Amino acid sequence: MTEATRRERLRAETEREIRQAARALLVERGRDAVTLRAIARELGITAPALYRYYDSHEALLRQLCDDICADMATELYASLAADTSGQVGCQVRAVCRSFRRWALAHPQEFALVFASPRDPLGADQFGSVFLSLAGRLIASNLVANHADDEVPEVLHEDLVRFQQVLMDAVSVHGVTIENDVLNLGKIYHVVQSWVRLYGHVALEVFGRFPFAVSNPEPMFDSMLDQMLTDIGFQETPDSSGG
Amino acid sequence: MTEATRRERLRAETEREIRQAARALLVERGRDAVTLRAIARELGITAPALYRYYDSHEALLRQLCDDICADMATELYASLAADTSGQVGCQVRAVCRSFRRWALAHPQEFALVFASPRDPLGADQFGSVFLSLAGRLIASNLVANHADDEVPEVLHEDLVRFQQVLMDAVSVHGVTIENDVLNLGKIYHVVQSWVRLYGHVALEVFGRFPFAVSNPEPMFDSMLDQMLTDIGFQETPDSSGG
DNA sequence: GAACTCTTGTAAACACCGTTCACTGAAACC
DNA sequence: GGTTTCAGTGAACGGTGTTTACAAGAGTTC
Repeated sequence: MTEATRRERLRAETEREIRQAARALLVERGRDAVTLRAIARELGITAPALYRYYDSHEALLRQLCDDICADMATELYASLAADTSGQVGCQVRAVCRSFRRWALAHPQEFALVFASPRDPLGADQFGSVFLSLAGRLIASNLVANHADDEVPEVLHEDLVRFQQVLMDAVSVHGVTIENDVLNLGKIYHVVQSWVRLYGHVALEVFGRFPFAVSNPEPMFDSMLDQMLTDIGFQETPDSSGG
Repeated sequence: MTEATRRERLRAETEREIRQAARALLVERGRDAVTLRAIARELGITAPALYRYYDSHEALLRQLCDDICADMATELYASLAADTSGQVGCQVRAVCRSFRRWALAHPQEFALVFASPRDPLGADQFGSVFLSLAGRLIASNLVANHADDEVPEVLHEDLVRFQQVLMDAVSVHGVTIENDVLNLGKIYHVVQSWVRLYGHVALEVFGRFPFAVSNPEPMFDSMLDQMLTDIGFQETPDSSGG
């Protein structure tokens, strides 16, 4: 079973500790505190030893981003699994609320992953839960049919590309969608929903609303309701008839 | 006229050069390059001399934020002044487009000011142009009357506070608004517009759309149209009948 | 104009940072 | 047992923010 040699086991363990220490430093003392020397100090080794595991400080930060994305995805999936209603609308609400809660609880991680002018993000981890959920939402046929010609033609090319991304994301979970169900109008509304979800969460995390918000949660819920309404979602939010 | 003594003039000049050097470093080489020693090197002085002007590196960064906000506000006001249509709808579009253009042209500045988990921003500079424009938009009576009871009651307290902020922002420009014109429904929609504007711009600057967008500009314009429609704006976008 | 204070700069030092390099010693392999 | 592989060390280099003691010019007072 344990094909791993002693040395390999130790190496894996050390790498785990490095990631853990880096994460703790980010959470507790901010991005600038994630320092090779601080990590090494935490492990009781010297800084150059870390170069046996990562090419550079930057590479380590990239790994940290991936870890954060993976953890966030796990949390979002958990909140999805915890929803027993079977109603897509409830699932969408659950995941969006979970995203907001995660971002507020992990502002440093959120800033690093979602608000850095860096490389376009190893999105493999990040998007999958959103994408598959968005795909399922659309496939559920509970979304109103938005005519394609509502969407400006210049956007078609990009939206078709996103359509493919969505279909790939869903097909990973064994579901296939007919092309005509996933029309451009719906896809456009999914993008607009992401704009609003991200916008609200980022503004709240960074405190950039134009006034002091004492009750952000109901404001978020209200935005969520409006979002689902605008997307043409036809499920009754509170009834259990499904 | 020049009450300033020679020493005061020199000091002011040096401070100007410090800010200028800091700004150039941020733009050309990123946040982490804005270093006391690098700034000093640029001015041909030594790093400790900067402590005669700023208490710390962090204080200098704060000043930098303020400068950025002021410059951005200048640019937004310029684009507002450049609009000769006299139509509020065109002005809103002009300012929103200007905000997007500025953010894309100054990603480092945008990240520093709008996407840092820091203190709540010396918003004096930042918001004023948005706020006064939002106030005027509402006061123009071109926005549909949204009934107050559309807005969940838990939000009323916060929105009333924002109402006051808006009225203050507009009154600085010598305009006063009757209380009933600036109703909570409208105010709520202004907040939602900021969510969408900020969301789109930040996603574009940080490259966090869930797919590669080759044509972001028409997507932004489309979002802007939708935003103005949702806010109940009743001015025809292209006619000049006013 | 001399004596004085205030201000703006300096150089040296401290502790920290990322990174490189020559090295050691133990694990793994043949 | 001899050899190779490799995680770790210590010293070093140039960079950072910050503090300290000190110099020298600007402005002020007599």
